[in-house]
Amino acid sequence: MASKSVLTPQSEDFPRWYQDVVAKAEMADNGPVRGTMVIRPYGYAIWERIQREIDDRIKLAGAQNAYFPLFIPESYLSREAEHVEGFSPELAVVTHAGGEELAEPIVVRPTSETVIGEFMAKWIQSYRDLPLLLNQWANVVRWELRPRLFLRSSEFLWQEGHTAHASYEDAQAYANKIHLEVYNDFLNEVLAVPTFLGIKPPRERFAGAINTLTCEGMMRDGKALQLATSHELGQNFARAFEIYYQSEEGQAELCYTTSWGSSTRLVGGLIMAHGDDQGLLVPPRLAPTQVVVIAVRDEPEVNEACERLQAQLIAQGVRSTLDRSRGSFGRRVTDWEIKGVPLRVEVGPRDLNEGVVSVTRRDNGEKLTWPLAGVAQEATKLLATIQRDLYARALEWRDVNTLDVPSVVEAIDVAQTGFAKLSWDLVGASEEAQMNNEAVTVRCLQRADGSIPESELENDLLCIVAKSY
RNA sequence: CGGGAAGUAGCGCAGCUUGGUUAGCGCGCCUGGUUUGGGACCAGGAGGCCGCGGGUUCGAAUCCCGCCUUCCCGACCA
Repeated sequence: MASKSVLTPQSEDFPRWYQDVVAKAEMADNGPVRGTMVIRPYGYAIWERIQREIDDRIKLAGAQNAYFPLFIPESYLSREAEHVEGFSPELAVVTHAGGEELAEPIVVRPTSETVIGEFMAKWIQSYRDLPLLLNQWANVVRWELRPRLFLRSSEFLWQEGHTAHASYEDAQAYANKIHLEVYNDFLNEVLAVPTFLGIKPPRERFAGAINTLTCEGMMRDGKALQLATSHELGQNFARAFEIYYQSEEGQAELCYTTSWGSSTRLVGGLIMAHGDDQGLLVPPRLAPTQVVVIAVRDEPEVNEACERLQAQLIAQGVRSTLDRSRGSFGRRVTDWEIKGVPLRVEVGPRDLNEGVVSVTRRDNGEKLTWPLAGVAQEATKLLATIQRDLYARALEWRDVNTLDVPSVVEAIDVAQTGFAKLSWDLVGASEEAQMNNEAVTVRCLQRADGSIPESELENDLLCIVAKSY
């Protein structure tokens, strides 16, 4: 029964474990160019589920999808000083095309504030055109010095929202809405990852933003992962791209813009937030396959029973895969465990004689026996339970590994294995440098009650510091 | 981009120090058979520009130089 583990244990070498999971669960491969990534069907199926859930929420928040070009004139980037300064080190620039050197180099988009700003300026005439709420699903390129599959690749897939508003308050409220109703809701309810919500300290802000909201998650090794961010851009980009509108009073007014994004990094977050030594562990609400039905024997009665069962599951709205492959039973089981499918239903002659199926939970290994007739209903119920349990387990892990500390020195110590929470007043420029020397960074700022401050200048703020991906 | 390690079959590795016949092993893969309720077994088989380029040499997986890629630790970042 105790089979030799097919993955490097987390406790032995976490980064190695991560790579093993990515490879053995058939999620992704490295591309031929450094830092590029081939997303394999199973990894892409998970990404499609993420897309679907986030896209639904974005649309509920009122934004519409559009598509802007991959190529951006280099001159656009330079129009916003901080923006170009922040992004120029990681730009890929096209200098030749059509067999000739280009008059103006073309940048491969690292993000689309600039092109979209240009078109917002064109499309917005009156206050009646506001707010303008856009989103696009696209690939972007940021030349990375230290790539890692899903977490940091030179090309990655993401969603970037861009909005324009008539007032500062409107823009701020919308960035906040996306932060809570799109990202945090998705992360908590679907990805089953508890988050710390807060604002970034000035040095961690998006290049060109006046404020950045972040969702920070804790991975199984105690490191932090920034899962999604929403930026208030103030009037910085509106000024650079002349995004004006005519007010009710007939005055020309500058817009306030926001942008917000989440990427294929979420797949990396999924792996590291829930995975164990047996492999990936996908929360039921996210899982492309929620239930795998395994035909224990390749016999007509078994196959027919499996097909009927799967039809019932699908009719019940359960995403289900039927595994009728040959080969040893143990091997098939292990393969599905590595892929993290939440529930495994085994159907064999012995079960059929008794009119039951054998069920195993991926998250805790618990084995159950269900009457064949009630599988679809039971599965639906149990999937909901697993979803809750995964969140609870992640929340407990996070809370146990998040400690209040009274000093920067202790914060650095705690951040070796988890998160440290301390007074933001204790962190001046030299203290932040001291932490950064130890690879510890300020992940976010919060109020004492955990709520989100409007600015880093509020009194009595706390900061959460950690090592991060 | 700096410091370290490494690239030999799909994956994991040995061989390299001390250059010398047909470059090995485990897993996986293919064929046939026996199996099948937790990574099965037997027999047979396929699969290698030994990362790429150059050099030394009668002869290079092995020695030298350059480059590329991967991993770890930093700086940069979703």
